[in-house]
Amino acid sequence: MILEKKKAFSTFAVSKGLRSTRQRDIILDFFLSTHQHVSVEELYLKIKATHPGIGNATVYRTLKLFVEAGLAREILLHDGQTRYEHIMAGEHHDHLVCTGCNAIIEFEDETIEKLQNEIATRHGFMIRSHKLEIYGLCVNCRK
Amino acid sequence: MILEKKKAFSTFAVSKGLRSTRQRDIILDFFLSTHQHVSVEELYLKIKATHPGIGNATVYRTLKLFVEAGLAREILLHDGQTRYEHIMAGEHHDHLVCTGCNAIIEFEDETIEKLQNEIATRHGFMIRSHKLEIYGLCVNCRK
DNA sequence: CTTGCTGCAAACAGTTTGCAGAACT
DNA sequence: AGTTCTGCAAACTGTTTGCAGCAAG
Repeated sequence: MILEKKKAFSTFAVSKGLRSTRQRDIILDFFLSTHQHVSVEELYLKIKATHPGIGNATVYRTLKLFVEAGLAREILLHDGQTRYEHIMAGEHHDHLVCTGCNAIIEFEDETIEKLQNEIATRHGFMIRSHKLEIYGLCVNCRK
Repeated sequence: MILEKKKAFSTFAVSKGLRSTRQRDIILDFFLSTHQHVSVEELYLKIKATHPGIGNATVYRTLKLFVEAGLAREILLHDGQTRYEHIMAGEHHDHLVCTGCNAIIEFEDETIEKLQNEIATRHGFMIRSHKLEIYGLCVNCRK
């Protein structure tokens, strides 16, 4: 699965005439090995620990490439940082965000997806993507 | 309905020991008279046109009060600005966001809300709020 | 008179950009 | 060699904060 993504990016890079560089490889490796919802800063710091030479601008630039390449998606939670999540082929998951401990639980619901399509159709809208976030308290934080 | 909101804010202000100031009145008036999804900057500029003395910091501060008071809700779209929308008593609407012309169409779907509650319950999660945004192209932009 | 509120400007945080040198092809 | 990519630092953008003066209670 990680290999698939690497291949996907490489294909994208070739088709766009982009070069394959050490930095992009490293950033892709780290991105693929992180948990969901990394912020750029988080990823940058993690990388910097073992690869001090890398600049944060490169991480910003490269993550945008991943989005273009269809490997990642930008998500905005309420913490002032842009986060990126992995895109798994075809599927889309939504989030339960705990405002107590910032935990993020993922879920998927086919019926909701279906309803969204209906709504979009009703408004003559062509869906490209969507985002559903539910805020509240998780089991542990409810007490 | 505008009166209700003014009353609601005034009640909130009293209960919190906040003062009633000319600026807060003005900002509330302008906020109530705007379309949905104003950004702070937009609101600030609109106010400044007729009330040049007002600083943007005050607008920022005041909008946060409105959120606390339950009159407004912060929403994050993908344009790098924090926007605020009106909260109508009880109801919650979601958004179809057109990536072509930035139009925002609102909708409401009870079934989706219900499903969200089920999902939350299944995860032991207590919902406080949620946000659903569907991105795509509106009728006009599909062409 | 006391305390909170405001406007201003400076400070901040996250992100983007210009540029000279390094690295890919 | 030619061109893209990188790292650095400076620039930007949206937002927050410190503070002296102003105004509400």
